Amino acid sequence: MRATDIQTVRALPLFAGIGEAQFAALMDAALLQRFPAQVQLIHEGEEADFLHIVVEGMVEMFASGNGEETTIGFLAPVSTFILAAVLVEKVYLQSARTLTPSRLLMIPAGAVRKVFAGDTAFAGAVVIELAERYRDIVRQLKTQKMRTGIERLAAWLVAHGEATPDGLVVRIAFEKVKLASFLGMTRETLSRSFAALADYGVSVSGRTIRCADADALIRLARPDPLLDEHGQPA
Amino acid sequence: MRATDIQTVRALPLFAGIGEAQFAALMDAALLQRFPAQVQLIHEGEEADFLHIVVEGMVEMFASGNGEETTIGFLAPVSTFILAAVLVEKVYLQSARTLTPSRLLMIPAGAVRKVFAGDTAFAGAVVIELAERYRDIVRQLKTQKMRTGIERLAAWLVAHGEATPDGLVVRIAFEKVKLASFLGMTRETLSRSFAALADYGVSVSGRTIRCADADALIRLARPDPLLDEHGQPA
DNA sequence: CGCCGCTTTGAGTCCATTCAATTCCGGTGG
DNA sequence: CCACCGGAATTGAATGGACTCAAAGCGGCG
Repeated sequence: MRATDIQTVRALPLFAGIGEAQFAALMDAALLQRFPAQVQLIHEGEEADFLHIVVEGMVEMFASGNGEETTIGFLAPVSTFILAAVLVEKVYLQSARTLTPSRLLMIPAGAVRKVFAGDTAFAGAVVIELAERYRDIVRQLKTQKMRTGIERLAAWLVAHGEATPDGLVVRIAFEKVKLASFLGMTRETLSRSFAALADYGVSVSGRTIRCADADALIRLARPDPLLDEHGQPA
Repeated sequence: MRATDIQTVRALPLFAGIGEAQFAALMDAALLQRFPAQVQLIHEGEEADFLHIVVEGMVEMFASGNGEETTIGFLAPVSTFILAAVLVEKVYLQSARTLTPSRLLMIPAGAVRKVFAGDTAFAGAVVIELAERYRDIVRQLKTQKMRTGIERLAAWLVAHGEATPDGLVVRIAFEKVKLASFLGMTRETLSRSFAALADYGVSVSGRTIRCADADALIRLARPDPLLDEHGQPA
């Protein structure tokens, strides 16, 4: 494991205040591993054995049920995932797979729980992390129940767009069908939603979206600080 | 505050391992208050100032946005709520109101954070509580995205029914429109869904639901241990 | 007994999905 | 360099589910 990787991990809020010895204990127990794209890292229903951290690449969180699959979020470096399952020593509720070749740091669940019990600063950071994740999912649930499909798309564009001279530009880092699944619609509906947004100055070319009139989009999305702030997930 | 109330609160997993002095500190700072029905306790968007605990009565968690409202869960004694907002010192993402006359224990956010920092056992319990709540919301999101309206209703009935000689019996403790909102449908659709469940041996009389053939219902709900286990919310 | 709120039922509309077919795009091999 | 291939994305048509609007039951409470 490279020193620079350790540095980036150490810089995570989760490990910010943790003692040297405890951090070293975590890193000693941890594995750093490379995965190609499209590898399923976590199968929902299995025992949580590792706390995962995306160091490089992109990971999709999803859930499946009777043949269907729905995307719950996308993770870019550097973020942790499935912290909750590790802490309560229960099975994963979500699955995860790499979307691109990735490097993951995996810390054994037991080590996490041990350090948690012995390091107050780490315990505090874990709680903050967990609480923020909780709030992220609450936002997602609210968005799912209270906004229409087009509004969810508009909000996602606004949240992920980059301001440039000629308007908002969004680059989708994965297949559109994943975005559709995350937004809770089919790929066809997403396509039609993009078409409908043309009236609002949105043009699509491949995975790059340009929004000439960001304000119109924002108005459509009915942005809610309670829904859109932060925006850790996806 | 009555001694028996303190006992029930103390018996909560959240306070199980906490030291006497720390628990006393929390209780000293806490307020026990009665509220009539239909009182809004928490307004989303405001600063989190108290950790709330339902000691008696029933509380609805909900969220609103441009005139609409959606129910996120129902709380019966004894449960805590809005722990996450208290811990991260941010605004509430959900609102809460009493559905029936209730008694609430309210612990100032500062006291919670203080004891959290000083009592390892409490810190551990907070994390477990938080993690379980997180998992509850993940289940709710999955249910919302992966099951149809009727399936959500069937699953809710199965999860909340009581086994009796003549099948599953569910007593809805609040207005049906609240249940509809929780399940993510309109009251009309809920009514029609109940009608559709007649084919599965479900009969409705007022707020009491009887399910002659629980198995049929279970099959319809496509029960998923990952979705239905636990079932803290609602 | 009659009012009022909740619930149910009915009819019509809209939106999202499904199924099917076509187009677009990136990568490969000739 | 270009033609071809295959997966992804779009488009079209038809179906279906959920919603809105409207009106009629039902029940509780004064």
